[in-house]
Amino acid sequence: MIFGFISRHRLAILYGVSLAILLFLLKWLEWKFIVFTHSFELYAGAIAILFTGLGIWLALKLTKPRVETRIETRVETRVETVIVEKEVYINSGLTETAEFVPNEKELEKLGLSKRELEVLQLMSAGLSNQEIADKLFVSLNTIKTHSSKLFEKMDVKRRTQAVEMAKRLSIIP
Amino acid sequence: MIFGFISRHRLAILYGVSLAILLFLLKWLEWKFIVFTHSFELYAGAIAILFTGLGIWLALKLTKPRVETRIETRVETRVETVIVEKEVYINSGLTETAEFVPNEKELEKLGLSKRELEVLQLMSAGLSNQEIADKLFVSLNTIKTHSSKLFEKMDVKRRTQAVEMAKRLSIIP
DNA sequence: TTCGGGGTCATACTTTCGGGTGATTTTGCC
DNA sequence: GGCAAAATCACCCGAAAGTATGACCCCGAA
Repeated sequence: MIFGFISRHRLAILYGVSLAILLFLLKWLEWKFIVFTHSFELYAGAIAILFTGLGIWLALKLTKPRVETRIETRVETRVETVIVEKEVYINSGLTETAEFVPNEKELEKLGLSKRELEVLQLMSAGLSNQEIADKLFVSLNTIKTHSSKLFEKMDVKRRTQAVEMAKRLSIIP
Repeated sequence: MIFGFISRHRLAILYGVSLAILLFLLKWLEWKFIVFTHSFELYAGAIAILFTGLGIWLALKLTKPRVETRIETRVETRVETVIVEKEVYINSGLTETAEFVPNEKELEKLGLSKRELEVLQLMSAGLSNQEIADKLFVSLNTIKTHSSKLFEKMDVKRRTQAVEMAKRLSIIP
């Protein structure tokens, strides 16, 4: 527990200690430089350099565990922060565990037609418009029309955005 | 040419200008506070705060596009336990709680460089080449070069395929 | 029967993507 | 210091993607 606390608040503690040391150093510097009553520049410069370094260090420390902050659009859900201890499989390539269940609610909200959804699925598989057209036995222009309407409904500009959104909304595996 | 120079050294110029402004501010502060001959603390405090902020800003500016995803720990066992702090959504139909861990084995196999991986990540977010270029502070042509090499290494033809493969191989979330 | 949505297809146009090539600079490493 | 890889940037060109508009067909609901 105590170790966990220290581990979790290591940063804050470290920062506090560092700050204390710095303040002590400053006091000492002040005393040292007080004899030259007007040597502001040196003193100020030292402080400036010190604290610039501190700032850089602090920022780096704070941003190192950069965990992609996801913007969640689900508003009706409650959110709370917990600590989970979880097993992570390091060397297994395929981690597919659960069979995919499309999110009907989000799908309905978008109002995509059957054909548009088909196109979206093939898009997410990395197929080109021509390949999708061939697979669905329609013309390239038809696919373009579908994709345009698709983008309009999903409020995106590119197929990559559409795929990203679809995956995020669990419309597509 | 001149524009290119400015574009390329934008950060340095920005930093230089900011530093100049700050120095000017300091001079003014010094003049302001010189009347109280012994108010070191206030002056030093101001400088400290200012430069801490500067340091943080600088570090963030410099490291913003760098999304470090490489995990160095090479383990022989197939399972390792990690402690992660994450947000869990209550009441949501889908209870996916898996924290993403990049598959560094596959990643290594592909031999992607750091920059290429960054481009791949931004691609998967649905960004266009131009947007990626803006975000990484480089030119559009550079992104094109990166993406080309990326496609070559991943043996794909299109960005959508690259994204699809990357997600399948758990290289990106 | 009219009306609207979905599906199909076309033309014309602009933008983006990707391949190919060549170049310079930066960086890590021996 | 020199080397190799990485990163940067540029130019050209063709292909693919995306936009805009209009047209036709089919079918079910009003």
